Amino acid sequence: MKHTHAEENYLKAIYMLSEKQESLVSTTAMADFLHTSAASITDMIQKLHNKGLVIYRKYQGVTLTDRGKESAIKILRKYLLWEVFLVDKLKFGWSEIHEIAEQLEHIDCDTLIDRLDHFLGNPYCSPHGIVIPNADGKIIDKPRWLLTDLSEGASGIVSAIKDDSVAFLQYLGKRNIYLGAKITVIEKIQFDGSTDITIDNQYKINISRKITDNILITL
Amino acid sequence: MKHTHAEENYLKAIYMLSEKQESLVSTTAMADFLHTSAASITDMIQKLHNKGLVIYRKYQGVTLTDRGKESAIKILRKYLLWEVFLVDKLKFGWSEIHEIAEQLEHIDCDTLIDRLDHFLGNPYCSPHGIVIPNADGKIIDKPRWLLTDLSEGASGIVSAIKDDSVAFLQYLGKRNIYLGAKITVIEKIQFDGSTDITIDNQYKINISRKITDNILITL
DNA sequence: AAATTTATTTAGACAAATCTAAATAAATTT
DNA sequence: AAATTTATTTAGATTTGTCTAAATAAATTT
Ligand SMILES: [Mn+2]
Ligand SMILES: [Mn+2]
Ligand SMILES: [Mn+2]
Ligand SMILES: [Mn+2]
Repeated sequence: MKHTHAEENYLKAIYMLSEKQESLVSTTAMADFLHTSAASITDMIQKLHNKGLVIYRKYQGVTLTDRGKESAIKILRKYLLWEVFLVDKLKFGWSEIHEIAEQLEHIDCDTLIDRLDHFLGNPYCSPHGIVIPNADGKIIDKPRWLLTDLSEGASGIVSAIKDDSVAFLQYLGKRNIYLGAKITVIEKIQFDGSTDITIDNQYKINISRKITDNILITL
Repeated sequence: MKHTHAEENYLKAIYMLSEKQESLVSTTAMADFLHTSAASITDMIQKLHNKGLVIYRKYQGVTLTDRGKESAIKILRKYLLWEVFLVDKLKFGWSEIHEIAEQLEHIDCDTLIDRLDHFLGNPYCSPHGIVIPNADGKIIDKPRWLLTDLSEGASGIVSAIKDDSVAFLQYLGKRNIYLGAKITVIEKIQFDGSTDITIDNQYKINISRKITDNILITL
């Protein structure tokens, strides 16, 4: 099934708002999220209902059908992978990527996203730490730790960054730390809380507690 | 000035068709190129005329104004850089990229394309050999020759291909001829107009006049 | 030169996505 | 419980981009 840009935005929005709460998604929540009028939301929701993508109960709210959810997850996957691309490859700061990925998510090509996924090293989650659905639409929750909490000898993959600032992203770039990099904890220095690590079993560096507190690791 | 997707497609189309011929671009040529009805073309051309992006003379045809040309070149730059990305980074074949780049060219972000340009190593031309306008919209033309016109002993770099049919691209792939390959003319055969060449000082092959007529060389 | 064919424009319609203003339902306050 | 406020829907309008069918202009053939 192919959707228009607007339909895709609505489907993804419903999905994301549904994740945050149990109940049906309200018209105003949608209007707020998408910066459109409540009237427009009602309009589109009714269209999506007629297409079997959502279940809509007047004055109650909306929820995704299985088909709608499947579509929403595909769009979210595209959105998140493009975010990884923008941060990891083009060195954008966090604040700038949302608007661009919001456009890129609509690019329609069967093979493009899977190639992008591979090119990016099959990242586990977006720069914001949101888990990226796999090509089958499955969302696999791996446990995650702060790099701070890894013990000596342990290793894992950099999967998200908690700090937004350009300064931090630049620091990471300079130290060859990127999403998908393999980090091994060599030694934890008691005195100042810093950690000796290797990146991709190659570069050995020491990073401070402030750094390890802002890096999320999966196995 | 910001344009809609459709406007951008029209502007780029007029630019590309204008490059191939001296005279005004006709309605049918546009309709053919964009796979839309002649009536739709006339409609949109009139809108673009009212916005000062094209000069349109009824029944005669259309040409870009300076403002229109500036916009068209920006879109073309985006289109070509995304093509490089798709081939160079995501390993798409030349035949698959057109449709995707046709979508990606509409992504709107001031900094995105310049970062992409840098990420790709500031390529001189697209996979099809079309020169990529720089960030200022300047198109710097290096001199190029048909491979046919190189004399014996001369060598140069494959920088463009005049025929982008799948058949020709497949032929080139099979013979290890690619953009950036170094070709040296070993001998020009008078009898049938064919040429003996080496590719990257490695493979020695004979190619026909029809082939050399479709390969452009820079030094 | 007239007839015919081809190219182009105009007219009228339509779908998609949005808006504002008015109507109505639901929730909250008094 | 009634009044008021808030949320939601409906009605009507607008913009964008497209189409088909009919009208007209330009080019070509007879
Ligand atoms: Mn985001
Ligand atoms: Mn979007
Ligand atoms: Mn192309
Ligand atoms: Mn396009």
